[in-house]
Amino acid sequence: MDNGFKEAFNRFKFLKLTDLVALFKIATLKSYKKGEIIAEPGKVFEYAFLIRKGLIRTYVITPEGEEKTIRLALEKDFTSCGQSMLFGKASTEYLEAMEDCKVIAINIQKLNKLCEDNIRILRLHHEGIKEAFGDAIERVEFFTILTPEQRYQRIMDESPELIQRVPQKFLASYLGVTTVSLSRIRTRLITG
Amino acid sequence: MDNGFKEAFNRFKFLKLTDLVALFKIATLKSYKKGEIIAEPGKVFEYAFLIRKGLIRTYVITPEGEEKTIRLALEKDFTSCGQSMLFGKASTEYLEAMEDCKVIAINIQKLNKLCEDNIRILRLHHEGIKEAFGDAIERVEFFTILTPEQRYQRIMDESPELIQRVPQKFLASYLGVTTVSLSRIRTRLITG
DNA sequence: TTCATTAATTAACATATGTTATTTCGTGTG
DNA sequence: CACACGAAATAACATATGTTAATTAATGAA
Repeated sequence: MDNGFKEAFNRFKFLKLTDLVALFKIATLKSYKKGEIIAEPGKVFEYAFLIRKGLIRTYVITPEGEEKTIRLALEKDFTSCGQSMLFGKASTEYLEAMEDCKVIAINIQKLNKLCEDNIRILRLHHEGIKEAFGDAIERVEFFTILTPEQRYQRIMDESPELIQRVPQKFLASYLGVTTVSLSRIRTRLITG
Repeated sequence: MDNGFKEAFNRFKFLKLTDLVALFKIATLKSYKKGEIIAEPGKVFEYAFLIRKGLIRTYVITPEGEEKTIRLALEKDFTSCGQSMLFGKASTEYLEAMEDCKVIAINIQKLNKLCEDNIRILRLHHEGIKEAFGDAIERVEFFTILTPEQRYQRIMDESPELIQRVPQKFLASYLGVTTVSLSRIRTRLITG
């Protein structure tokens, strides 16, 4: 058992060795090439990912045919399709590897099964959901409180990596603006 | 034991009678008058609310001194301060009763204590968090995908109650616009 | 290296929103 | 019932964004 599997769960101190073994049995290491589509709407997505390397974009396509980036997840983040992860329903979102990726993929159905009679694994699941939920709340405030320009500045301050690693095309809708507007925001911030 | 306490947890079929008793012991019924401030930034908020009657608004005050409505929760919804609920930290948000309210208030610290060795109560907690998380994901998509006008239409279609019960002053920032802009959106939708 | 393709920038114009101020409306209180 | 207060609507203007199109820059494949 390794490949960084153990380190990935190190911070959950309450897990016993037997729990790690149980988790190991329902987990697989998966790799995706840059550009690969990992999940798509209409299908139940079976996995929760813990990203070991790379960057995964969640997006939807609107009725008007526009791609909108909903989430961006990188190393150490959990990610999945919301509806599948939470309620076992068909996804409404796409997942796409923005870089070559390596992830620990945990089968959600099997995880839920384990959670039925293993309170520590349920607690692990619970902690993971709480972290992702916290991010979602912050993101709601991000949209409610900040202007597009302030949003870009916040990303520059708090997740500068994203600006390096994510093409502006995708960052734009992540900030809730068009690519043209993002480009203008950038020149405005540079020139003063 | 009553006052709608039991009905409130009816839908969680996996709970035993002893669990309901344990929950009852850490829960209190609270009432708030319209306009009352229930929680504020800087203080750890101790409760998770299950709303039995009324409407609770979550808001923040920006550095510019503007009030921004982050969430609106009504009957059957869970609500609390995100940071306190999830991580036991000081709140960053205000909670305010928009109407006279009756809630079941569960002490978070005691709930977490119960969750340590009662897997069914942890599961209840887990389900509650998942529901709220699902709402947060939808709300992120709401902002990412829709224009302000489309957002108002979505509220009209999916939560018309909110339009009846929440003054436009508060709805505006909930939609991410000013009161003036919301007023214009309304006349635009009425006249065509 | 060259070429083709996509991404990003810039430009020009239309439009929605923000801002400030004024007016109208509605509510609740005395 | 009248009045005062806050909410909502309206107006006028400034500004940021959206849209479409053209240009430049960057990227990847042959």
